[in-house]
Amino acid sequence: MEKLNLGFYERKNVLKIAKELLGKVLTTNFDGIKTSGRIVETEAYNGVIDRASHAWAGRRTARNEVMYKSAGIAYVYICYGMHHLFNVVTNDEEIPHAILIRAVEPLLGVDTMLKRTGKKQLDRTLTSGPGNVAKALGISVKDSGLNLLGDKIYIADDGFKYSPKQIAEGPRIGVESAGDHALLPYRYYVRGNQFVSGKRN
DNA sequence: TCTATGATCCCCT
DNA sequence: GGGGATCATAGAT
Repeated sequence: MEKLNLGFYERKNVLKIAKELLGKVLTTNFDGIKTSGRIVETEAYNGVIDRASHAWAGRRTARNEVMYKSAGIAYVYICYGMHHLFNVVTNDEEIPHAILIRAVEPLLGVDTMLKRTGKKQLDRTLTSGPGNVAKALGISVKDSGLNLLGDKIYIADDGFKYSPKQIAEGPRIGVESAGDHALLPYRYYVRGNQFVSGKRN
């Protein structure tokens, strides 16, 4: 199990990184309790030219400031007033690229995840959809800005790989108001995986 | 199985 | 004042 290094996140092509994150293991380590899941769905947000991004046209607020920081840190924000969404910041400082982790397949600490989400048993809803991922892994806005090379939140490669055939791409979810940018195939997911959000894989 | 709706907060107009 | 990178639930089909 090898933590992804800074070089992985610093690359310029956010689409490529988003695709490569599929199959990697996202782990959180809060209060000595580890929970982790294999990433099965991501979405890329391509900086100031991406109308669906918070940083579109160079928008800069207290909320999205973290996107402009250097690569390899967490960007967490609250959506619809109640859901915490976890993103990975990529590219150089001042280039606000980010990748939203939309779904993982639970690995370690399922008991803890069930406790955090108030669910009774493991089913696809535990870590399907970005709000559920953050909740199950215990990630919240107070973790925004955390370094992913540290020990609290990190992404690692355990040698597992999806074959190219298993990986699909399509339009992002929930960004219909982004005009023609809503149609860009910036969403990547594992074909047929039950934890992938949306009606059909 | 599908669609409508409420919860509830930050940011832009 | 309105809308969103959402989710769970209720009620209709």
